[in-house]
Amino acid sequence: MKNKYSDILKKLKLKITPKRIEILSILDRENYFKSPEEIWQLMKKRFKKIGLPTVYRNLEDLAEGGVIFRIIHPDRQLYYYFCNNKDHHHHFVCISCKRVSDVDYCPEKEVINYVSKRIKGKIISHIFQINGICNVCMNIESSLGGTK
Amino acid sequence: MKNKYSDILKKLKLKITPKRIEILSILDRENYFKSPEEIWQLMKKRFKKIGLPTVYRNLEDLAEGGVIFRIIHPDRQLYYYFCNNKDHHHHFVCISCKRVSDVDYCPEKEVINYVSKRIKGKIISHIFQINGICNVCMNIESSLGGTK
DNA sequence: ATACCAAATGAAAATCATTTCTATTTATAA
DNA sequence: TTATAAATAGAAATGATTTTCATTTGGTAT
Repeated sequence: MKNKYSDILKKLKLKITPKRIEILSILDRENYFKSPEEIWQLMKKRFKKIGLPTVYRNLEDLAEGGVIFRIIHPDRQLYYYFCNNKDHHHHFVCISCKRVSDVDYCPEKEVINYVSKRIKGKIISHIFQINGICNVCMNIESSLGGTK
Repeated sequence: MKNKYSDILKKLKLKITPKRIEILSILDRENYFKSPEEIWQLMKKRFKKIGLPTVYRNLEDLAEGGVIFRIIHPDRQLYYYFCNNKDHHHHFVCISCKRVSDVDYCPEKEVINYVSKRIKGKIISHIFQINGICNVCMNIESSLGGTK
């Protein structure tokens, strides 16, 4: 029970390795979504020998375990975001600074009725992500463009 | 004003070419989402010389124009779906047969309040997709597994 | 109908994110 | 401490998508 990240890995039944701790630490440090490549670059500062496949493998395992989330991005690259929130929720993603905020509102309840009545299908999962400009970026924008 | 697809292309200010007509026709024929590769295979039945890049280029342009939609898929490949519905809407995607149904319910209104109050950001766009089993596949399933 | 020009296309090659493979190393349980 | 299954490095493969460039074609003005 060394620290927060060890606990997370233990719960996921993943071996506690320095690389995994570092990945979690990097993603937890700031709420910005990052690509495997970006994470790799940051990892290389601490580990001389670190392969990109290791980053991919671990990101996949951690996402599988629900500790980190995939952000949906038009360029179809993978982006990940660390998440302390264990409850089902969604994300507000700032397209300017890549900051991610949790959104506790979920449209599923409203949609179940629609689908069961009109489509008569069974819902398995849903994807919901809100893209926008966060308040930090809005303030930066307005302070740049304003008449001061 | 030859036909429906010519009109669509005209509105998008895209030249009316046989390849583009065929792409629209293929996607409109059935409400199943298809990959560029799959569409290409179908195109080759009619056009001996048809390049995959042409399919990609046109799918991108047509999606840009809002005539076809990208389906979000875990494998991160591109999938497209033709859409007659001009109003803002979302999709129910059957993970079994790839059939797509329009969902007129949109969670944006409920979410605007949340975002404006708690995140204090500006919503630019949102991604919403419901994955499930459509009624056709449910009936097939139940007829296979049922006691007859 | 014809000529012109920008847009569209084919073909080959490049790109680039992601995955696989295999030998080696490491974390952990006994 | 040792055994062993999991994790890793490094190189190579994969595979979808994009780019480049030479050629063709659709639409418009004549």
